[in-house]
Amino acid sequence: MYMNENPRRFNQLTEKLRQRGYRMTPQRLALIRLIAASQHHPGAAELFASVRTQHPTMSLATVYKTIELLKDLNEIIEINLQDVSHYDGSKPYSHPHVICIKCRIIIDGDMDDSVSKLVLEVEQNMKFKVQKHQLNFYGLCSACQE
Amino acid sequence: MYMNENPRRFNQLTEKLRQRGYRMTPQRLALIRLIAASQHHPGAAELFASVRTQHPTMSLATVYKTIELLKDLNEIIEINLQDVSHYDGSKPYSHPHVICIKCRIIIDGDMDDSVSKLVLEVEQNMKFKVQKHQLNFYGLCSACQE
DNA sequence: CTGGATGCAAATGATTTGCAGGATC
DNA sequence: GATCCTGCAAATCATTTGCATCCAG
Repeated sequence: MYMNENPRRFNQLTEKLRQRGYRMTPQRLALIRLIAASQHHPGAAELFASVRTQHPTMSLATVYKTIELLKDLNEIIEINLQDVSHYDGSKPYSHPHVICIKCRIIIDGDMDDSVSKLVLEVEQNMKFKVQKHQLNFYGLCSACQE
Repeated sequence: MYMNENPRRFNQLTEKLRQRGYRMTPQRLALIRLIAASQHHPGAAELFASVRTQHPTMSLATVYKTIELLKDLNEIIEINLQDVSHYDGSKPYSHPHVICIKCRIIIDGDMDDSVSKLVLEVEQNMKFKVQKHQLNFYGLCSACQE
């Protein structure tokens, strides 16, 4: 799994957990380090496999439980695809994702202005209070178009 | 399940199936009638329960198989929520949905211009070819805001 | 008739849960 | 030492699949 260490994000996360009294186990730390470093929206199985290389006792259940915890703390967002979920712990707020149907890569979309406008339009046109959104665009990434 | 008959859409669907040589069984007809009439994005279980009142032998597997068929023919779109899928057979092309987290209602969003702009932006900014999209807004509908 | 459709039952697969033992604070 | 955490195994649950039977064309 490609990643760059991201100590800033890692510290943010561990600090928040510590403040709230959660225990910092080695498994949890490893998972958080991974989540802080991942730019490519891993799924639970991938996180599990990756942590497992360092912590052979790691279980998938623990991965899910930690993800659940981070979701509750609003520090990770879930990207629901048809079959599995992927997670984004780098930008833990609603933002669009662009998903290649061929190579399956998931790229962050950064069209903040247009998205804000769209959200505003939903709220005004439909008298709806938007709390979060999930905007997924499916198609072919530049590399897969040839 | 609330619905209005929608003979136009019903005929479109049956006609297309007939042309392609699919057989028109009573179960299939009942399901298609229901899908053509539903404005509220039913799930498979709901479609099953509803058809079953008329066709007691109807099975959930058949519901799924028919949905699969209609998806392949691009006559129904799937709305993937975390747990279950809902289906929209009235507007079988990508369009936004607005989902109340309290009463669970799913309403069609009609912000075609803004959506088109957003799609264009994705394609240009990210050299991505968008084939379809799933735009879900979660929050409180007007009724549930009080 | 004959191939496609149905429907039961079993399989799948991601995610969740219960609980006993283990580790953190 | 008390409580939270881990990890195994089992449960859940939507969806899919295999297959024998059925029926629309």
